[in-house]
Amino acid sequence: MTTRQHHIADDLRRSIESGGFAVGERLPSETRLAEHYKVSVPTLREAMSVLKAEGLVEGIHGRGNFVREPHRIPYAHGHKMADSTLQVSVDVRRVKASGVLPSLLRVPAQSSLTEYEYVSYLQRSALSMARVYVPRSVAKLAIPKPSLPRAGRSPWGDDVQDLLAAAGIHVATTVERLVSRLPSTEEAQLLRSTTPVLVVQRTSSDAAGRIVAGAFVVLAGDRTEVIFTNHTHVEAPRGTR
Amino acid sequence: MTTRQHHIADDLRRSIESGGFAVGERLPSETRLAEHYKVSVPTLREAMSVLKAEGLVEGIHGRGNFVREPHRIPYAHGHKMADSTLQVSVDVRRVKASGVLPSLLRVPAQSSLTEYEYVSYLQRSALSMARVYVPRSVAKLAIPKPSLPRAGRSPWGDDVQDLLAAAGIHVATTVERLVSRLPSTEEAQLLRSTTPVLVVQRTSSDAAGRIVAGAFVVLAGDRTEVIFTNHTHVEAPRGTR
DNA sequence: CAGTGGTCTAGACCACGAA
DNA sequence: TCGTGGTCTAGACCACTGT
Repeated sequence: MTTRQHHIADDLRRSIESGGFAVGERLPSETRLAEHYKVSVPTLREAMSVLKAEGLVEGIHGRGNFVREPHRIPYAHGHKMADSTLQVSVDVRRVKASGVLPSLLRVPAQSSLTEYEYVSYLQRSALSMARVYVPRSVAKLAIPKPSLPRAGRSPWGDDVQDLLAAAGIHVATTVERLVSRLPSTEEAQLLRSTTPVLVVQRTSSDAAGRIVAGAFVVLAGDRTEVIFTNHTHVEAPRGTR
Repeated sequence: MTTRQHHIADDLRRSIESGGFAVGERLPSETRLAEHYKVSVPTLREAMSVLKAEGLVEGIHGRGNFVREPHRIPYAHGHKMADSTLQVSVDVRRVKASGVLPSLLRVPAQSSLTEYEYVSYLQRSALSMARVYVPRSVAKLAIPKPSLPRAGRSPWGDDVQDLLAAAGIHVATTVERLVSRLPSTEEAQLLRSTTPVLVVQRTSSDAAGRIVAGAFVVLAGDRTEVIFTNHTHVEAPRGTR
């Protein structure tokens, strides 16, 4: 009942987790593994893509497939990042609202926005791309010159919230909507991976309910996890909750 | 620079979104589409799987590929579900902690747990599977007899939280950790889809920091979205936040 | 039964990385 | 230059659906 690709993926996963292959070690080439399991190369590649999506294996074009520690960088908007091994670049520009942006930000089409584009890198491959938008009707934020990748900055565009706060605009509510999809060609090139991506659509409102910022974040699904923390406000326990 | 599969996916997406194909309509068979685009059938299927992961297309084995309204059922733990078209089954049993459960719930291996298994169905195919665990050292919840699929119940196991509250145990903090991966064979059969799944690992603690429940939720990535709302507690605006 | 998508085969060619 | 993974071809066979 189980397919060959999953049978192979399960077998390789067991080999890796039981220590048959060390972290950082190169797996046998796909051709060799296909011979070993007596399947065709495309079938073996399907099995490999299961392990890649789990973060257990990293494929490097031209070099091989490598066993990976399945550590994932946590995406948690508004929380300070502990990880400072990420290089983050920023690019800022003025754009006109189009596509889904007018409905995301509840502004008229073609209205002026400030766009912040963050790209984070882990070694040579990108880990995330975040585009944060602030309507210029909300705040006419300054547009500094773009900065090269550097460490210690939030990869998710959290500093836009700080800029807004400095301008006297305080975010009261943030709603995040998350889906999974396959990467576009451009995303696959940047992330150096064709595993599924996590896409976060984020809208921030002030206490009056006005949308003051919106964002799209694309995360490499094999190297990131999304963390949400919810503190239930517990009053005195009553009969109904 | 763009691959054939993405070129075809982009073209089909345009056709669908511009109204060339109506919602609910069957697309031409993969063989016919492959002829039309002058590519092999496997390549066309790659393009189709991009649209399936986006929720724009639903493939039904033996019938064809159908255009879908990309509506997604929102997963939002603790919020009342508006959608009552979902049929939800529950199964309850006692299990021993093994695998990752001891570390998830911070209990010794082999300790007793109550397991609640929720499966939600939309038509014939499953949409989600949730397994909720409560250590019996926290609460010795009754084990009622399993119930057949019925509507109006939370698919994510929210009623376990109500059961705990009724037993005097109040959840103060819930942390959700979300990743994306490819489905196992069993999951693919239940969900009738091989598109990526969203996996939520959830832990709930009381005010004392004791873990009172944990859960794993598997969501069909093409038909669900995860929604998280965060209310920033805004006091009087000060210099630093 | 015929037609459909799901899985698999056995190759080909290209892009990339290291020597 | 050579070995690697990434993309693609042109089929095959099976499982599922409706008639």
